[in-house]
Amino acid sequence: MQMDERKQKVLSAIIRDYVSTAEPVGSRTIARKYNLGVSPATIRNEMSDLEELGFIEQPYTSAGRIPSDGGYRYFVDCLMEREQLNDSELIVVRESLHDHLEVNMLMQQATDLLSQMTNYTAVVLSPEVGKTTFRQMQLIPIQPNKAVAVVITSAGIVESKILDIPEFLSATDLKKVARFINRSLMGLSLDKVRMALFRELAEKLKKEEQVLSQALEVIDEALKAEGQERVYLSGTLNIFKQPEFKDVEKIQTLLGILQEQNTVRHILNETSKHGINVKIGLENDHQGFRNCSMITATYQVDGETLGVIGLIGPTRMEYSKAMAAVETLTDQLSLVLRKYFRR
Amino acid sequence: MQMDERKQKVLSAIIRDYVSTAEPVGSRTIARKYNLGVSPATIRNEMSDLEELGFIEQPYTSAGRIPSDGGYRYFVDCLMEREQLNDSELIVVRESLHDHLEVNMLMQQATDLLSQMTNYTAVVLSPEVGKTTFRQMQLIPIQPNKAVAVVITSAGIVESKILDIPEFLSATDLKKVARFINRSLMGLSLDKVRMALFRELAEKLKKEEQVLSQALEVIDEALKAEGQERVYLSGTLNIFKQPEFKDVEKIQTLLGILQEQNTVRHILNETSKHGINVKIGLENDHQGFRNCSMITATYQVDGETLGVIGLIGPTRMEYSKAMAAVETLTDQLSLVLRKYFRR
DNA sequence: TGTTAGCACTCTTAGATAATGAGTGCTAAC
DNA sequence: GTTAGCACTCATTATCTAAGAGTGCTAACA
Repeated sequence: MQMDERKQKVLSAIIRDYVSTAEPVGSRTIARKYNLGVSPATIRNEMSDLEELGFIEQPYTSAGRIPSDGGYRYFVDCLMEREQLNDSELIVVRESLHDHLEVNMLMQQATDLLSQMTNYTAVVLSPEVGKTTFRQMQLIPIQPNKAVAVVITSAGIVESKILDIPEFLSATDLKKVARFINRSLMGLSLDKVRMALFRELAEKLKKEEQVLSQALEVIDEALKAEGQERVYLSGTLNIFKQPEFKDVEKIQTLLGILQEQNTVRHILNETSKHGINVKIGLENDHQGFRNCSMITATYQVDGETLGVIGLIGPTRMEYSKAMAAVETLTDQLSLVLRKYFRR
Repeated sequence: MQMDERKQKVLSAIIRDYVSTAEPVGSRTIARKYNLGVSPATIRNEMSDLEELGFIEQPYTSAGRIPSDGGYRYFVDCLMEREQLNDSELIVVRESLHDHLEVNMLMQQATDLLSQMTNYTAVVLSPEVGKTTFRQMQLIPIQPNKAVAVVITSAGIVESKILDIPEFLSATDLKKVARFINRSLMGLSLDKVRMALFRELAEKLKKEEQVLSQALEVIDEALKAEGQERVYLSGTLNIFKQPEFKDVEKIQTLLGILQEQNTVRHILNETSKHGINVKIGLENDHQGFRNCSMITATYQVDGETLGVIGLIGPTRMEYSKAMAAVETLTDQLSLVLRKYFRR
C-alpha cells in the first residue's frame, strides 16, 4: 500500500488534532474540522489503511485513533512544514543571549528561554571547560596552609578550588609558581594545559626547585576535577502540564532521570550528531524516555562541536515549533560563543 | 479538662502510629499495639477527650483519629524525647563536611546529606557573600574591550563577572586599578568593601586619574549583583514518597514554590530565629506549606548568624529524628565555617 | 470503482446501587 | 472508673446499567 495525497492529509489532520487535544481522533471529527471534501466513512477507510501502515493506532476497539511513533516520524520527515520563530521571539532570544554574559549565565539563560518558549523541558550541555583557552592562574593564600587556586579562561569561566599548602611553601613561593605557570601556558587550551602540566613544567621545576613541583600536583588535580560539561536544566515543571503525565509515577521517574546529571549528560552526548536531531518515543535508547520525544542539536564554533541543546516533551509534541526553537538557540549560542571559544 | 499521664500516652501512641502508617488510628489498634493495660472502650473515652482538647481529629464520623497541628505541637513541646543521630550517621556528617571544601561545595553537600538522612526535602541558605572578607581582586583582560573581574574572599568563594572596558583603558591601567583596590581593601568584609568603594576610592582616583574611576563603577555593580544568600535544594523528589502528596496538584504547587529561589529565601529568613525552630502545618505563614512542617535552624560563627538550614516534610513527620539531623548539621556547619568567616 | 449512508457492535466512562468493614458513641453492667 | 455489647455512620469497593463515541461492514449509489 502506498501513501497517496489524501492519506497524507488525513494523517496530518489526525496528528494536528491529537497534538492540540490529546484525545483520540475519530473520523467524524476530521470530516467536520478539516474539510477534506469527503465523508466520515471514506475517512474511516483511509484510517484503516493508515493503521495497517503502522502510522496510527487504536487505544482500544472503537475508540478514535492516535498517532504511533512511526506516524510522528513520517510526519516529521515528510509532512511537516518547518517553521521559524516569530519576530518577537527572535528578538527576545537575541537580546537575552549576548556576549556580556559570563558563560554560566549564558547557558542558564538559554535553557530557561528554550523551556519558556516551548513549554517543554530544556536541557543544555555547556562547553567542556577544557575547550576554552587558558588566560591566567592565581594562587592566593587565604588561611594558614590553605590557598585558592583560581583559573581564568577565555570564556570568563572561573574554576576555583581550595588547596592544602605544605608549611614550607611561602606566599612568595606561591607567587613564583603562579608566575611561572602563567608565562608557560598562556593561550593554550585547558586540555593542553593539563597535558603540559606534568610533562614539561614539573620536569623543569623539579630541577630548579623541588619544592614547587608539589604545588603543581595539587593544581593538576584541581583541573582534572572540573573537566566535564555542565548540565543546565529548566522547565521540569512543564511535565505536569502534559495530560500523558497525569500519573504520579511517570512524573517521578522522569524527574528522577533528569536529576541525575550523569545520565542526562550521557544521553545527550549519545544522541548528539551534528545538526538537528529528533528521537521519537521508542527511538530513544533510554527506556525512561519511551513516552517522550527529544529534540537535540549541537552548537559549534569554527566547526568544533562545543555542546548540546536538548528539548524533552511528550511524543505528542509540536515538532515544528520545538525544532524552530532549538535551531534558533543553537544558532545564537554558536554566534555568541565564537568570541569565547574561537581558536 | 487536663492532660493526665494516660491521655499523654494515648496521644503519643496515636502520633507514633500515624507517623509510621499514615492511616487514621482506631481505638482497637492502640489497645492491641501499645499495651496501655486498658480496653479499647476506655481508649475511646480518652480519644474523645483528646479530640475535645483539639489534639486529634476525625477525617469523618467513624473513621479513626489523626493528630491535628495542635496535637503535633503538644507532642513536640511536651511528649517527644529528643534524640541524637546514631554514631554512623555522625561519622558520615563529620567526614563529608570538612574544611577542604570550597563553601559552595560544602553547602551543597550539607543539603544533600540532610535530605538523604531524613527522606524529606532540605533547603540551605548559604552565608551572604557580603559577610566574608575581601582577599584580592583581579582584573584580567580576555578580549578586546572585555575583562573578567574576579573577587576572591576568605571563604574561597570566587565571584566573577565580565566587564566591558572602555577603549582607552590599557592592560596596564587595569593592573593599576586592581593593585590600588587590593592595597586599600584587603581584609575588609565585602559589605564594607562596597561601602568604601564609592566614597573613598572613587574620590581619590578621580583626582589622580579620572579614567580609572570608570572601571570602579563597573566593579561596584558586579559586587552589588552578588550580594544575596544562595539557595541550595536537595531531595525534592522525596515529596513523592509521602502518601499525603499522592495528588499531582499538591506536588506541583510545592515543587513550584521550591523552585522560586526568592520565595524560599524569604520564607527561610522569616522563620529563622536563633536556635532550632519548628513550624507545624498552619503555623507556616506561606499557605503553600499548610500541609507541611518545616524545621529550621541557624548556623553562626562568633555569635553572628550566617545562614539557615531548613527541612520540609509533611506534618506527619518524624520530628525527633528530623530535629536531630538539622541540629547536627548546623553544629557541623558552624564548626567548619569558623575558619572562613571568623573576624 | 470509489464513495457514502445506515446500522449493528464494541468498549469506555459515568452514575447509581448495594455490600463490606472499620470505627465510633452510647448504654448498661461490672 | 472500666468494660462489653450493640446500633449506627460513612468511606470504600464492587457490580451493574445506561449513555455515548466510534468503528467496521454491507449495500446502495454515482
